[in-house]
Amino acid sequence: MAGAVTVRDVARLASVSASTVSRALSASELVAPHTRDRILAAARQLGYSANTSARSLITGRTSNFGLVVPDLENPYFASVTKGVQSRALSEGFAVFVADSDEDVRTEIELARKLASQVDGLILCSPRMGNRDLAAVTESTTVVLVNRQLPQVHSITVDDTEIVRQALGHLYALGHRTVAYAGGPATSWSDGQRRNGIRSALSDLPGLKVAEIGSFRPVFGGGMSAADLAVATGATAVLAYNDLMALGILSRLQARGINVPADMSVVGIDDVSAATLVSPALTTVRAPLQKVGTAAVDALIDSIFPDRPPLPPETLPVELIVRASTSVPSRPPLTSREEAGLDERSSNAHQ
Amino acid sequence: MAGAVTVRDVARLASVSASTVSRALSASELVAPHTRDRILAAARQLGYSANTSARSLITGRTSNFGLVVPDLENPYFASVTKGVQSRALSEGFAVFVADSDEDVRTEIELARKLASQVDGLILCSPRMGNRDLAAVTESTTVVLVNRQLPQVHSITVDDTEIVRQALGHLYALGHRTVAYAGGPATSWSDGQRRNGIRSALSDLPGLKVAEIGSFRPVFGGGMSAADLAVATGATAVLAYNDLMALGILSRLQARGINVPADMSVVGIDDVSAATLVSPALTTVRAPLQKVGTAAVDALIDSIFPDRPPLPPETLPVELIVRASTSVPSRPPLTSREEAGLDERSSNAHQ
DNA sequence: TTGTAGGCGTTATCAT
DNA sequence: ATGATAACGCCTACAA
Repeated sequence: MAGAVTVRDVARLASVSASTVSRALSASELVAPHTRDRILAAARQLGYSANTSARSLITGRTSNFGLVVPDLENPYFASVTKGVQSRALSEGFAVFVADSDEDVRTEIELARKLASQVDGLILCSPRMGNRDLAAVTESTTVVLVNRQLPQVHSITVDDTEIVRQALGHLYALGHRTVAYAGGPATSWSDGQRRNGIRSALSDLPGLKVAEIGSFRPVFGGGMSAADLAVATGATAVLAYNDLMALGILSRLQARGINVPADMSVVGIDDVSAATLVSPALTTVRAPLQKVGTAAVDALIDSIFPDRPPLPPETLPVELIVRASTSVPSRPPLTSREEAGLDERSSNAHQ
Repeated sequence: MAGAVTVRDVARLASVSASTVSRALSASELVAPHTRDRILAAARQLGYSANTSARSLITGRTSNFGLVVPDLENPYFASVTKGVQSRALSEGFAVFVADSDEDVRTEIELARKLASQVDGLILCSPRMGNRDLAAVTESTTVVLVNRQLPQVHSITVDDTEIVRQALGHLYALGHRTVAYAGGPATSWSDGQRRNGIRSALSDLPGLKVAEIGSFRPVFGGGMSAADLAVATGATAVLAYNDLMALGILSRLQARGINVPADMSVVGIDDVSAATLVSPALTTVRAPLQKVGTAAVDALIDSIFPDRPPLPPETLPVELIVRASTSVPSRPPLTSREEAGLDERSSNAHQ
């Protein structure tokens, strides 16, 4: 049994009333220093700690946050979670963490369930529709990560810039046909990146980007994407994230396709595994933990409206060049450029 | 604002009393089917959901669990967390997750803070002393992961068997001097593994194990350990976990030491990154998510004493042979066997 | 089967 | 500066 000791016990021991005990523990300057000390001593002696249920019942606040992520085993979300964690704890909040397993139904259910017992909710890369998202927004304060919605505070990385840097790098090396292995179709970030591709194309004359489809944002998804990328005749492939890029690397090696000589590979995020493989993965680094801490800051600012609200935040990114990219030293492995793949003529406007 | 709608609102709409509403939502068979339907309809219409603070104030239960892990970015703990998550949610519990950042003080503080607002606490690889641990155990129901303490339910992997399989594998390949790169000195598992080494030695005549010290259980710790391992003259190294093994692999390659020709490397856990590197890492697989689900099951069983309590559980492990181990085809890189390193003569009893 | 009444532990309001 | 009292929303005897 945890807190069998209540304010009344402390009050009795300190020979004061329950209200005074309560004050001494919160607005401590409203109580005489002498009695305050006596109360604190009594509380410590009895091992008193306030019952959070009773407190939040009357205050209407829980000092808890909720965090919903698609997959804790994805190192991207693990890092964001860690960032959320550390900042929330240092600000006095505990964090419910929920893993939706990339499933929209689960995600909605978790968000709803948590909303009722937190002061605010961080939804990380939510896949649910705008309608469901709006419903959650009605029920509690929400901060979105990797997604934007009018009127809702959000933390995003600069997806346009990610694509610009990745494609710019490959273009500078001499690549002119690049495959894009996309993430989940319901991912807002993926949409942003596809937009980013279109806008980057106008700065990179002669570049062709073949969008080869949507894949699960994990290692296995990358393995599926690899063969399609090869079939487009591309000399390089940009993946939705590092995990997919690692899967692509693995599949290419299994097929005896040399990276980077035959095919360059670029990932996104710079998760720690990116440096473990050989060749090491060229990637665009996103500030993972910082995404989490920024989300907590935004949440706290939304909850306490006295401070001026922060503007939506878009965090900077950084290209990290490693060994998985080089000049396209050999001709494309295939020239099936007319194949029935989803090769949108992305350079139509040139 | 979330739950502005209370039982009384639902009661009014359904033309019944508040208590009937309460009953309809919990012990639904105590209320007439007809009124029950009316109440449920009213509740749904108003979007009612019970205030968890008020409920737990009176019931004394929160339907929340707490989980404390040393490092969420460590894929081992990420997987355990995911397992805890999924099982807890399917049993109707939400989970507070806290990351101690491998720090004992933080860990103690987190455990104490969470203990007051949960029905049970899962402490994963806790580093705190037995005394502090016992204190936490007093304040709430606890299940330990990767540690044992009398009277406290615990889930562990079979550390003795891990070591036996790893050393047995290396021994069979012909290795006779193996370095052990240990984990944190305060880690219970590390202690178990060192015990396991001693017991394994009696089955493996002629084997020598050099314990080269305690390292941080992450990539960087492995890099530090690598040079010490080489200096012992060992032809193989067993690491406390996969992350360290990957760091060792990386450092050996940087030094131009070939794995497995010059040095075999074995990890523990089989985290997903183990297959990404080349050579792929030989490791002893632990059932990561299952550790988490088993911990939740144990917690639930401890909380509801009506069911027969489960015995402490030790989960099985499995050797996974990959490319990072082979026969010791070349002589040791060094023969400084008398060097001042922490080379306990582990085979003293032979 | 349903309603009434009381209390869980805390904080807020009001009075002293 | 401190104390008495009420109220937060719910559950659970007990009464009807």
